[in-house]
Amino acid sequence: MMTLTRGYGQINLYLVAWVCMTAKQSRRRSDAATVPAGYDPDAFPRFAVTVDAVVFTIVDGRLSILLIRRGAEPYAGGWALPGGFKQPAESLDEAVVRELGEETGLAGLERSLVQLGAYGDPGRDPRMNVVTVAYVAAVPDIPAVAGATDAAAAEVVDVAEIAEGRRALAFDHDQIVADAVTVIRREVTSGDLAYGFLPGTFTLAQLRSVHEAVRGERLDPANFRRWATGRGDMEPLGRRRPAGPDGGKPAELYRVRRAEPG
Amino acid sequence: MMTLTRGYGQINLYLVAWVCMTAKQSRRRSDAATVPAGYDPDAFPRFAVTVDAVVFTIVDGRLSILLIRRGAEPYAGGWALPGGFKQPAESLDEAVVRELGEETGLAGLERSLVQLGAYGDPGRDPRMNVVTVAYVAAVPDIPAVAGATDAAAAEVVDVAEIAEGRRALAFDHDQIVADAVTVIRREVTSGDLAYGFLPGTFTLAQLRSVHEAVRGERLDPANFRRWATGRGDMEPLGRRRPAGPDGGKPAELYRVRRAEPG
DNA sequence: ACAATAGTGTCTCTCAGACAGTATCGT
DNA sequence: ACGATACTGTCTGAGAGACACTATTGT
Repeated sequence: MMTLTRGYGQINLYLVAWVCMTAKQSRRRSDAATVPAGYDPDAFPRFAVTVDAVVFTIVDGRLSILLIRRGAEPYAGGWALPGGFKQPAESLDEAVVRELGEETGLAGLERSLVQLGAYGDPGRDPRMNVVTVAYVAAVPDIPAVAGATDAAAAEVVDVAEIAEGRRALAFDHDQIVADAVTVIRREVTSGDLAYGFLPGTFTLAQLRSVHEAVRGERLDPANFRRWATGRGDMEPLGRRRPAGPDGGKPAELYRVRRAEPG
Repeated sequence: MMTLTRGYGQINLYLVAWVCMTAKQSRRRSDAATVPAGYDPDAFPRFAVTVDAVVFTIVDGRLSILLIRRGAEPYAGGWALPGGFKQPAESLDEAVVRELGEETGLAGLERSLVQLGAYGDPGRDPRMNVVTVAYVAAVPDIPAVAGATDAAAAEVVDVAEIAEGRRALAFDHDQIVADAVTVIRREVTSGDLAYGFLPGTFTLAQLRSVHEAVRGERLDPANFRRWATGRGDMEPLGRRRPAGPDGGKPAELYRVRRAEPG
């Protein structure tokens, strides 16, 4: 099986897609919907569908994203977002998780990845008609980014470098990144997306530095403390010292509150 | 196969996932070597891509949307969102404008339609693999909704009727509508999307009634006036009377401020 | 002791909610 | 005159911003 030829792979894929689909359909919607008898799927234009991920993290107080260096044409050797082709038997959400794992080794982002939008301008891919669905996630850090299978290399890059045009991306990925930055700024400012950048337990100073990095401005520690603690979506634990380099009072550790009690 | 037990389904899914993965990897490696010369677009799964529009309006103070009655299988005779297949030579934005015009006669919504998101669960269309991109728009009213070509009929329906399950929609359009309602509530509450529901000139009472319909609560006229006029994105004209049924003081007319002067 | 970081108290300003009051229309 | 609608004034409480102050650590 490991030495499948290409043709056999295709056949298996189609078979498998059909198995998945029928199994899933019988579970999901056994209701309504009859398929017309002599229906011809080729009557409609067909597209490749891809998923791309904009994985944000914070490096040295700067909002950054994970890029891969493309190993194949088009744009071989250029920088691009990690992503790949959706398979018929998987949802969009499943596809982006799988592709991210394959290309970068990142796993466990099922709960973090949220959809940004679809991009389908004609000509955005020189090969053929491709519609891509972009996702956004925030992670505490990107560990050992080398363990990639498909991608020749990967790198974490300051978003300013892309926004200012100092690093060009393949396809329309510049536009996708620009949209993603806009969204993540709004979500962090007004909501709870900031916790994605932090580990399970964190101090208020860490949470504040996330807001400062994403919003690009300094925040008053006292006012931020009142805002953060007043939201009611995190809870304190016991004190601990995060080993400040120059001493200082150890900070209280917090974690996000899991479920809302009645 | 349609009578798979759950256990067998699980096993098949796991097997299939493994087959997908290994087949895909072997395919990709060979692609990397041969891509520039003879590229084969059939190497990737292909999808139909559709666009769907959730067109909101307000009827008798209730948030409502435009539905069409499907004339063809699947779901023939059922209610669905207007939409259709994207063509290769057009963008997603262009596709939804075109389809909306063809199916409902609505035109001039280029500036109003904003993308909601992509929906691509396997099995969401019983015919084949379809990924749809949903759009949202707000319009003052929906005039003479009969002039349709593809659709047998059209109707404007209270969203509560869909949310409460009293009217079932084709495909996964219930989910799309639910997501659209969430988005439009947030956008109207915190922004400028409300103007889409109004004609070129309007009174503060009209703008307030839009907010009341979308948010589902009464608003204090005095406080709403201060909030709306303080935003700086609309400007007053001369007074005029919108012919109140029981008299009353004629209200000032406003219009949205076009471009920001330096 | 000193520096450095964590955390508190307090003042002000803005703004949303509540609500009483005034202005201008139709009949 | 009266009712109805449009608009204004004012009080109050919650919360953000600014900033001085106290508390606890390491060296």
